[in-house]
Amino acid sequence: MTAFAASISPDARSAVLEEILDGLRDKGHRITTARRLLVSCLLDGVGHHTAEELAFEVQRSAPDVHISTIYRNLDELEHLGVIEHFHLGHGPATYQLATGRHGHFVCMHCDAIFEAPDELFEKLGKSATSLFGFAIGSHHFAIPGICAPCQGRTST
Amino acid sequence: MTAFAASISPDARSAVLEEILDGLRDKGHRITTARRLLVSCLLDGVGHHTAEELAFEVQRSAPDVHISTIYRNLDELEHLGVIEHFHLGHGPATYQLATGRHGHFVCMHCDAIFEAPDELFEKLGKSATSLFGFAIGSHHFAIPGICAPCQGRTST
DNA sequence: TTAAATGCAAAGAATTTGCATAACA
DNA sequence: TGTTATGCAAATTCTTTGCATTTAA
Repeated sequence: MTAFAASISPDARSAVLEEILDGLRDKGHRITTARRLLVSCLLDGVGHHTAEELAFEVQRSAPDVHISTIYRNLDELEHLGVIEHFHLGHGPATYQLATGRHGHFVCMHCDAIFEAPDELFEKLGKSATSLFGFAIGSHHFAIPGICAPCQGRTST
Repeated sequence: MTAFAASISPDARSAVLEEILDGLRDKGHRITTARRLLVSCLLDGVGHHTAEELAFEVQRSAPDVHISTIYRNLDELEHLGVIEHFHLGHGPATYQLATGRHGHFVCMHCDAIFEAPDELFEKLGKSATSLFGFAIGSHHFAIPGICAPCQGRTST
């Protein structure tokens, strides 16, 4: 559906923005300043953002927007399927535009993030099904490990 | 190393307990009531336990043991490699005796837990390495999905 | 006897909620 | 005009920390 908006033309970007906002309107939601700014920030910033980072960004344009409003809107956008949140570690959740199903590898040393295409999980999913009848739902939590550069460094 | 202590003979169980306590002593740690009880509870209860559950259990024998003592001891036991903690969902962490490397599948509907042998992750690990040079470290976070019985029930 | 461990209270981080007010539609 | 959404403060949940006191070795 909604694709990455990173490095697309300003026109296309604002088309995507309006498309998302229309979706909200269609479902009876109102387009408020906070809402518009939040979606806009999510479109602009590639990758993962915590609620706090998004609040900071939104507040550059609208200083009074409260973090609780950010959380409420993130919830709503997630219910609508516009965004997704992931847990990349022990800290706060991170949010990003909903793209195709994918997982995350996160370096335990330097926090580098690698997006893992869903196909990598195919075998695992099949095993889960045949062993337990379990159907993997999402890759909501990251898989921790060590990235290549950090493997090189003498481990502390 | 330390194997599952579930349904082993009382003698073997207390041998494992003493072995763990000796390990603590060897590293200069003291054997306190709280410590002994906590390890004992971890040995008795199969599976996953939150700090709160463990505190409750320990407090049946020693009501004054504070949850902060539980957390401190869990930390210490984890550093010593006796136990591990996992995140099975959005709630509190769960602790269990360190056994072989394994992952977890958790049902999003009924919270059923399935222990996933490390071999299931082999292909995924190889892909991570060849794609990103990334080495999967642990299966610290569970993989959410739907268990067989819940797949049967009409989804809400 | 003395360093390590504890209990308690308080702080901390991340997130949620209640409620009166503001502002979309 | 009637909800829906907001701002603010306060509450929640899980975990950590500071500190004076206790206790194992």
